Amino acid sequence: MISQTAEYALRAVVHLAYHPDNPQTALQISLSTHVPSPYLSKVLQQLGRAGLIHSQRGLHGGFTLLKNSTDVTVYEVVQAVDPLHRITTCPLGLKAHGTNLCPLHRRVDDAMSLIEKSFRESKIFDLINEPNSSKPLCPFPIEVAAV
Amino acid sequence: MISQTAEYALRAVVHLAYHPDNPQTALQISLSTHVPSPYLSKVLQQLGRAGLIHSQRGLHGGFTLLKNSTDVTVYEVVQAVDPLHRITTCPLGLKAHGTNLCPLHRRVDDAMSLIEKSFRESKIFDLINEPNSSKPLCPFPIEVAAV
DNA sequence: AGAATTCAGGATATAATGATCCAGAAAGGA
DNA sequence: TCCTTTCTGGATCATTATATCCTGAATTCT
Repeated sequence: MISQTAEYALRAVVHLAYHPDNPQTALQISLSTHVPSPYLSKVLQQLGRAGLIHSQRGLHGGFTLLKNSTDVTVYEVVQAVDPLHRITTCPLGLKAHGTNLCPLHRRVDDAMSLIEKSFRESKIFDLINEPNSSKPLCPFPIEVAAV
Repeated sequence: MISQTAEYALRAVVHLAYHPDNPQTALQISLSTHVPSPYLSKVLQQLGRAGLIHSQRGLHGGFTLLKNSTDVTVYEVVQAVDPLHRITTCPLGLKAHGTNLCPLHRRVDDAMSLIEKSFRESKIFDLINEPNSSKPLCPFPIEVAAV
């Protein structure tokens, strides 16, 4: 449904959202998100190039969210690393269909639009502040903060 | 969103739904669906093993749908070749979450459930009989029938 | 029985995704 | 300046998904 890479990116952004004021190193993020750290570095690079996070080298460096978590959506994160490709023309290349999808592709694309809508409406802030539910990434938020 | 294989399987089933009474060879299906025929053969085998289609060797053999297209859903076809894996336990393996997903995975899984619902409600029959729309696979249904 | 048709299954090739490693650049502190 | 920390980018590897090929088995027709 969503790629492994998109899942990793979401975890990383959630982790950064927990620490808006402290740059988090790739290693720290890796430990709390359970994402293999060399691969995570690549994913973080993609998020950086997409303008979602800032990176700082050197001692006390690391990654920080560029926007407040209230202004970052799941959609933006997924789109940054593994964009959802909507169907805009007939995948069979039938000219007679053109931009007017047949019922088969219409329904598949409609399904994608449901996903897109759902992801656009989910803000990272909401994920980490939902009442009466466990916190993403951390059984014990205090521990993550202490890493 | 859905894999190439699932897309191919749907095209093949739609083609078979157009020809409930005439076994269609892999080559015929390949031509009308624009799916590379050696790969299509593998996909058809999967559909056969899943019990959706019947295959017959020899002259005048080919593939036929086992059920009426009114009784086959998009969901069944996708599930046969590339099943949608719902999230049932925390992907990070956090025991504290258990089967009670955190908001992040809850939303991703909710998105999947939307897809699942949409696909369960789409019958192949409806795809090929939707009024006021182009027909799946074929700009000119009569041509496909003539292949 | 023999020839043609058609699917089944295994082996293999190619491409995309996921994952690792390392040398180098940027930054901070002593 | 030198050392440590930390990200960057390139190269490489492993795994999975996609695609092809070929031999053999089942079926039909003559």
